[in-house]
Amino acid sequence: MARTVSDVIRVRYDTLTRAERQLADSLLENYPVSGLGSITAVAENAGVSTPTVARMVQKLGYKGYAEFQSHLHQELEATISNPIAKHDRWASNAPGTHILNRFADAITANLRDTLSELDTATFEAAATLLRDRERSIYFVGGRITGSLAEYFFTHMQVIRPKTTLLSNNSSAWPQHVLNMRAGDVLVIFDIRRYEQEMATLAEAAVAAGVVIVLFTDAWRSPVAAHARHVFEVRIEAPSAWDSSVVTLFVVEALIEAVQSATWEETRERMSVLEQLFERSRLFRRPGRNGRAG
Amino acid sequence: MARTVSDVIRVRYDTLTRAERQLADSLLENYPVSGLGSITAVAENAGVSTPTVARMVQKLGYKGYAEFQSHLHQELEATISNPIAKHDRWASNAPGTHILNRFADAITANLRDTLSELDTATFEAAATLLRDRERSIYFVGGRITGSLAEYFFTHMQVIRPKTTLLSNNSSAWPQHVLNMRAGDVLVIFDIRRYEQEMATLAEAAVAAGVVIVLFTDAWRSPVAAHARHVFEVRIEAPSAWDSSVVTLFVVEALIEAVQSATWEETRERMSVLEQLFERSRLFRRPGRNGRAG
DNA sequence: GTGAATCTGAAAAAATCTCTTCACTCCGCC
DNA sequence: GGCGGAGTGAAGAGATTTTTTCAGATTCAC
Repeated sequence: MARTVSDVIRVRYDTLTRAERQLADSLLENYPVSGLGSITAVAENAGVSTPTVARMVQKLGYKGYAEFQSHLHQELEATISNPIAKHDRWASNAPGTHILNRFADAITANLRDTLSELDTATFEAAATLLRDRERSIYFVGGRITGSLAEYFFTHMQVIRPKTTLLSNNSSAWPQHVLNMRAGDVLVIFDIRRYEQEMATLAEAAVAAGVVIVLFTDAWRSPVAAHARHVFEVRIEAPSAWDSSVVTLFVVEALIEAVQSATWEETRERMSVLEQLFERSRLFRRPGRNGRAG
Repeated sequence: MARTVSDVIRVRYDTLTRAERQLADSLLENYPVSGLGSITAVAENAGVSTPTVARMVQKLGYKGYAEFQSHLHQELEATISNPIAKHDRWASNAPGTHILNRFADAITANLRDTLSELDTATFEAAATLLRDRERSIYFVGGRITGSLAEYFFTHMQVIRPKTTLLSNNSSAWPQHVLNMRAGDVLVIFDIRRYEQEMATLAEAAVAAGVVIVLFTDAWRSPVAAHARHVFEVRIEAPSAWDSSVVTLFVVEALIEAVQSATWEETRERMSVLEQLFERSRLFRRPGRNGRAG
């Protein structure tokens, strides 16, 4: 059963006429803000007449334009209201609000800013590199970001062979570089404060023909000079520490992009891994639910 | 300089009259959706007359109600529009959309749902436990969530003494339990699929008088039975894997809650740590910027 | 090519909204 | 107590919006 206005529009899209589709497209184009103005403004914006708007909303099952718009308002409310902030919006934007609210606001803004600056071509290119089973993939992070590198590695290790996690102790890096071949991929996490050794590592790797994918912040790590693909992530938080939430977001999206494109091959790996888990108590024993956690 | 409508209202709040404040409160109560209807609806909703609304918006510097509302629309647009989705909203909610969009939608929903169900008392209680320097804090996670435990640990280690990260190899856990004292805190990450050993560990720890703080998902780990404080986090993502983004969000908020409440003590630790970094190449050498990354 | 059905927008009618006027109330001050 | 100023909402004028009507345009079938 269709619930949101946009759902209703999509479900009934086939039954719409030319001018109505034009209107529907306009509404969905910048949904739901585009439907917030007067019927006149909406009509003008879509390049149709006001009767067309009035007719369509009734055709969609609303009693009139007012009811249609009221539905949009309710949707907006459900979408934007921060549930904790809700019961005390007044205080919520003032200083001294609950940390969770301030964090939620900051992270939402970070996500938005990051996505708006993120080039989908970069994303696709990185995903393509990571799903290429001919290449070995190396992961490395700093003191804080090491956990992110590990998280990424843990997933990729299940999905594909030839994955290696570099410890975040730089003394062990040279041996790894020795093993790297041209075409291999080195995924580096380098958020301020940037670590000198990281740039050195990158330089050495590039000299060996390795392709570098870098996760950094808006101030850009010096590694960027050596990287082929750079993910610039927003990390500001109302905290003494930077936030890795959005970085993790991009990592997870990449994991899924790699996974879904190579599902056939991955499935086999996962089922073998599953059996190993089941068989041996030396490995972690899985619970009953259906996913890897 | 005030920018958003809500800022303007707050800045001028002192200059408002009784009925106007009543209106302002109503507007901020469910900002900005409450300001989306007609001037009549807004007035009715706030329990004031329409002239009061008309007067106030002019007093706030808008030419009329129309201009006032148009500002709200612009704010809403900036707030809700997913920048990538924006240029192709139509496709954005349909299956087959870019992974980044689908992830962004899912994570936003997860964050909202998690926050709405999260008890701030639980949050405060957990933060209070973690900032108590008399207690030792232990962190443990599973195969995937181990990285989150490590991330949490890495920060807490800087902030306070007596923090320990348990490896995610369960064979090493018994020795750790041996060291735990009554009142110590064990932070457990257990997301589906739940690991049997985790519940065993929790049970043993509780028997030793340890307080357990648990991060789990909506299906609740069996550890929940032993935990004093449970964070139930949404993990659904349009992926074969679960999302840890919101879990990390809560962790970061907790870190800040602990950090800010004990800043005086933490500062000293951080500056000592800083000197250690500077002094020895055996440790990671920091970059030039002002934060720990 | 003709006719019927459908679609569309101009225009007018009806409804609603925005804004202004104005009288009343409230409160402090003399 | 009465005066003056500020605040408030009822009422209505004017503007705008929403809805309906209707005639021309378009499409499709035959």
